[in-house]
Amino acid sequence: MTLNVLSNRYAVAVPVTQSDVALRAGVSRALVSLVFRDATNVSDQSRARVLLAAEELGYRPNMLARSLASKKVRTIGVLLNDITNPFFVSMYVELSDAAQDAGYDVLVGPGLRSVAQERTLLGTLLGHRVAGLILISPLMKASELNRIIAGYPAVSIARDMNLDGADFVTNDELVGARLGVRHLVDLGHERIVHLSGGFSRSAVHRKRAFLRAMSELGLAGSARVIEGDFTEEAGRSAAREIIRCRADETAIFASNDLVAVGAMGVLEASGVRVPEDVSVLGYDNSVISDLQMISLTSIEQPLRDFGRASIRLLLERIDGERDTRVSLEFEPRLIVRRTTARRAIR
Amino acid sequence: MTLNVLSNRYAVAVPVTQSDVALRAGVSRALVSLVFRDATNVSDQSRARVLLAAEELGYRPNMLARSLASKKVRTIGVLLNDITNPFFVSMYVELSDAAQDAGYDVLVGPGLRSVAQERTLLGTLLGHRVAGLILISPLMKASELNRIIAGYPAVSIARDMNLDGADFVTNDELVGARLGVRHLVDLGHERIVHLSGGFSRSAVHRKRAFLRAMSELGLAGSARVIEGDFTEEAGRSAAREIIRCRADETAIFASNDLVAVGAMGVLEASGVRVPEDVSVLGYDNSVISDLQMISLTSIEQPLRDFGRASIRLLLERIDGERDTRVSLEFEPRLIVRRTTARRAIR
DNA sequence: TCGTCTCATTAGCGCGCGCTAATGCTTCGC
DNA sequence: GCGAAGCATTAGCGCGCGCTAATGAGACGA
Repeated sequence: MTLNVLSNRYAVAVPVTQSDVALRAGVSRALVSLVFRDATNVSDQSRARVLLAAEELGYRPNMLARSLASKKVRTIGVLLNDITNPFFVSMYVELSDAAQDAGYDVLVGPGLRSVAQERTLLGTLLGHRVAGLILISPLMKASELNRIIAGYPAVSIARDMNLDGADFVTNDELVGARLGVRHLVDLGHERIVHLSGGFSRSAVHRKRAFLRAMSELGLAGSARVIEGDFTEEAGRSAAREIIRCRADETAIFASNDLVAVGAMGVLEASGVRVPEDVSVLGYDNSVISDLQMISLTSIEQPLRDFGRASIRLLLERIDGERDTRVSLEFEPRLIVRRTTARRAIR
Repeated sequence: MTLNVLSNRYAVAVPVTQSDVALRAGVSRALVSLVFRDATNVSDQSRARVLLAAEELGYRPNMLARSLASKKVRTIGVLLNDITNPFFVSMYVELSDAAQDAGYDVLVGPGLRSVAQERTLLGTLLGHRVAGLILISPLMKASELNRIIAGYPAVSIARDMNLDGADFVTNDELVGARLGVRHLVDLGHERIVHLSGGFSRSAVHRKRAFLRAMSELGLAGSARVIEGDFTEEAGRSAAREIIRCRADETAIFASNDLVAVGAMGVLEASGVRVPEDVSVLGYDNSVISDLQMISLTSIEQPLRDFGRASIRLLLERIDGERDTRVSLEFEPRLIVRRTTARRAIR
């Protein structure tokens, strides 16, 4: 590490208030307030003088004071658990974009899969009196969460819990599973193994959806599940298991892209070709699935829709336009790439 | 899209203030304030009664009012441009983590590589009177940026511009280039092509560092540069170029991992084996380089150090402990994986 | 010239909390 | 029993701005 001292001049920011602007413009403070609130009943002349003075002084309305006085906060709090998951981060990007369009700032509480931390973060967000909360895959028990966010406008994403205070946005797992299973079956596969994401709610839902989609096609008997979690290592481990016991499955339906990629890595290293010997299907359509070297067929979760819809639902509640609790399910899409192919006759 | 109405009960949050707590605890409002500021001179009995009342009412100090009154804001603003770059996002994660440890919240201004948007976001952050600014790879002209952030504590990451008001944190490009070049040369490579990230400052720096590292080893004559940008497509395009003109380079030093992966995809699709026929080296050591299917040798930028150092520098300035401008350069590390190998004799 | 009507402008309170000088209450020593 | 000393508590102003009732200034007709 190298440290260089570049100079020793530091200006200090001078806080400029409405009073300063009023003084310079030769009007009352309240008039400055009116101008910055775009109120009517201000002569063009006065308005111009105020704006000029503000520009000259570098004045910016103090959001803190404004929120305090108006009792309206233009900030949305996002609880993001966990931040190391690229899928959730992409979600956040969309959310932030949508919020910005609606004229709201976003205050993030980025967590690392710890309930205790989640508690702290929620406290911070509520301390800021955010206008509403977006909860991305929260870990906390529903009862506690309900108590904490009681009365706050809130939307929960990717976790369908009993939050009596929150609306809910997710993707339709059953549709996703059907898309994937049907695609594989259309390619001639029958024996399909699901690499489960473990015992979190979303993982369990995805697994159930897979099993149901299989049995809908009369393939309940040839469906198999290997438990794991949502990591690449879980995919690798599952692939080793598959190879070790000479499984006769010809297709893999992974619970997310990372798991799929992990499995592919081990398979190819062991001489099992994808998709010639075995087809692999991911979930999420995350950035890695689109890399040419990976080119993973995947189920796309409509992140953009999630983001837009969440903000919209939240604003409806913030503005009091709706007093019913609502859940939205978006349909995922199949993105076919190069890891799935017709089953080889062997 | 499916919409379900789940219920029609919505509680409304009742804002609880210090006065409410004071009333319930049977004390004055100021005493409640003292308790929540951990002041001395409060009897244990009073403290307990206040805390109990607060708990019962679900009171939380209002950060807005607190910041306004104390003139101290415990929020740091982060200008993040651009948010679609995973490298910058990882940086943000580290920053956010470090800030949290220091007891600060983080307000993000997530940009999409637009100067106009950057202006707006900075305005928002300053409107919130954040205690300090972290600028991740800002696009704006130095002169304008200087004017806007004048007097504000600020740290710039990954852009070594003339910001007289900001400290500066980056990785030592020359060290990184030397690590990469020396690694390849040690493996017997001499003719090395650099896939440049284009004409942004950091890309130009990286290119220059590459050329300098080459000439230090007496290989100036066998160094080549293909211009591009920081995307996967740029890597693909460069690889096509390399194949088309039957280039005799045996190693590729890409300006980042995404570019490297793009190049590898095209090379392998064209029958050029990595690393048997050509070695490929990335930069950043981002998540994708560690995927087993990719396993890209890369130069690791010490993100964690970046994050910690940035926050530390910023706090030093916020707390007025330092009035000199400072720049920090961290040394990157070489992470050897499977895309680089000894040059084949052909 | 005077009163009325209209509209731009202002005075002043409130938002929730930080902070300090002043107040009230104990306790103690002599 | 009295004053001093030590603490716990309170009253009250200020932070920067939103908001409304009240004020002032013109414009107009009679």
